[in-house]
Amino acid sequence: MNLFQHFDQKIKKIVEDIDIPEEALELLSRISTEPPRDASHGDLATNAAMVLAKPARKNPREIAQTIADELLKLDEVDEATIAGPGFINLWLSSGFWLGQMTQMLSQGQDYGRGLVSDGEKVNVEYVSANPTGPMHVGHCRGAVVGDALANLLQFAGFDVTKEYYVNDAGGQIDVLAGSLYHRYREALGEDVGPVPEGMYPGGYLIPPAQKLVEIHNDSLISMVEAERTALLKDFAIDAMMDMIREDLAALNIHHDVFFSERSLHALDGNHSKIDGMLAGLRDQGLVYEGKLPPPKGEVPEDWEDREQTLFKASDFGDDTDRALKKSNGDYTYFAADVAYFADKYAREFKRMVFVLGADHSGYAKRLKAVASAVAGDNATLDVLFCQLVKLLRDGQPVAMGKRSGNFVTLRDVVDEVGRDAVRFMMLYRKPEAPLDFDFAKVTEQSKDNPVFYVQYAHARTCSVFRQVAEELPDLDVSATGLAKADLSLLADEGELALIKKAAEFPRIIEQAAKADEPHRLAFYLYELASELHGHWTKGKEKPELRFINHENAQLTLSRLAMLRSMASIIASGLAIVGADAPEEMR
RNA sequence: GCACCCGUAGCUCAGCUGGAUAGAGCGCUGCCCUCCGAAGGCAGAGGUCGCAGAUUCGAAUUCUGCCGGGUGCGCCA
Repeated sequence: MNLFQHFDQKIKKIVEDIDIPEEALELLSRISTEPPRDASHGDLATNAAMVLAKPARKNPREIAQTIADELLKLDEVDEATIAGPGFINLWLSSGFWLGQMTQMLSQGQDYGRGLVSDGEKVNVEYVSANPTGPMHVGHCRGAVVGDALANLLQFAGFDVTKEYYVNDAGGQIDVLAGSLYHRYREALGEDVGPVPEGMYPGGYLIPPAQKLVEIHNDSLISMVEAERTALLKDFAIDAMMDMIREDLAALNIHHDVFFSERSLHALDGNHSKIDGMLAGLRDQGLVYEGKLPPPKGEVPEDWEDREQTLFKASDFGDDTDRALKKSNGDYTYFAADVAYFADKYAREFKRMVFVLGADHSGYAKRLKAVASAVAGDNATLDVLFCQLVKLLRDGQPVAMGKRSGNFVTLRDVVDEVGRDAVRFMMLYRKPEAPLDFDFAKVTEQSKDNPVFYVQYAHARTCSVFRQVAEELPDLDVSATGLAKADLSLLADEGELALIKKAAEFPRIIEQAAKADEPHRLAFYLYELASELHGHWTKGKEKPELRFINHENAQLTLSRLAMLRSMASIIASGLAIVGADAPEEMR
């Protein structure tokens, strides 16, 4: 429970005891207790009186007074005032805040951990780039958002599985195998000419082709085609996935599960998982043979009005029913997706999150339809969309034509600006808003660059400890030493402001986790860093505020305890973001 | 034509799921280093929250209709 919920409950308890009509009790959930936007309105504000005014048929300010009087009886509350239309503003005692400080200090990196869930199983699926080449920069954002979200949920107490859906079935893999075969013959010294139209032209297939020659020599040439194709596919997919895993590792991303689409098509006896799944849905009347109306607007040239196997997605909020089989009889990608969802559900995930690119936005409704059809209310599925990233160099858009050689790989970007910068910047915007990514800005070492600004705040606190080791070598700044600090010496306004900001951390974690919005954490870290930099600089004008005080060891110790907590929270936050908390920035 | 997303300071964006006088950064104006990291900080100017209605004690936030921008639209994955 975060501190706001702590008071929320106390307030609700008080409300239940005062004289209000029974039916008003239903409104209790609308009572909220939050930090006010303006610090002059105290530490906490509640709307309780305004919520209750109408059913109680009383003046909100009158009810507010009753509640405020009760709240004042609490030790933790210094002052309670009524403001505006009936807000109750609370000022909490310094003893309360120092209690928070004590928690931060003793819990360290566990402060704020595990508050949302008690180990509920969550599946976060992200990246899932096709295994047909290296990752390009367009995959970057979804990869980072998904990974940070997974970290966040984990921190919040969920049992998280990070999952990658490998699209290793379908036509693209045939093309991939063909492209590899071309490179293979090339590696054998055949004069094969340029890569044919329609195949993957990238040079990244050359090393795998050479490896193939090393292992199999020229034996593939004489193989029967079916056998050769199967071998090429397996080999190509493995090679591409190895490459992708390396790309992801460069971004500090490591999935727990790589789920193969092919495994859904694979026959076990006469039936694949997809067969089984669809048979079940057919029994429920959700799969049928029928015709689909042509799309409105521009009808595709090769539109063919035919009877096909359909899933009744429209029963579950989708715009139309969805095809499960192609005209050649193969299952569609969507059919595999139905079976894939069923598989996740069978693995007992209660909450599933997909992180997709904006170009898949049309897919959300049918995925949710599948979820409702298969799992009903027993599991929730959230789809997160990441808008496109616009790359800028010196303020000018970087051209990224589809023509080969002109696409920017994820590796290029990470190598140029660094993993931490990429990760932080991808989170420094809500995902559904487009993002400009300026190479120049994210490598800048100044406050214009939020990555740097936050890391710098952490490095500065470490710098103080280095200084202490030199100037006051006898001071015990170990965890046990700091635990003995007399926190009541932290009486300065700026120090209390810092503690209050830090005490918001658990609440930020909760809200971000509940809303699937890791970006909130990035913004919070920036705010906390700002508070820290501000207080730091005050020590320039007022030397008595400096963290290290040579005349007063006790005071120094208490300030160092505070600093240690700040550093610890920043480090926790950066770990979720997926960036380092450096001890120095030189 | 339909669906999804976005529209907040000159620019880039937050805005805590309906709260009080809408906030940051950049840019602009003016300040602060003998001093724990100035790679920083402080102050000022800058707004009909795209437009119009609706809901209520209260709307940037919810609903409806427009306007503007982006993305997508059987069988690809």
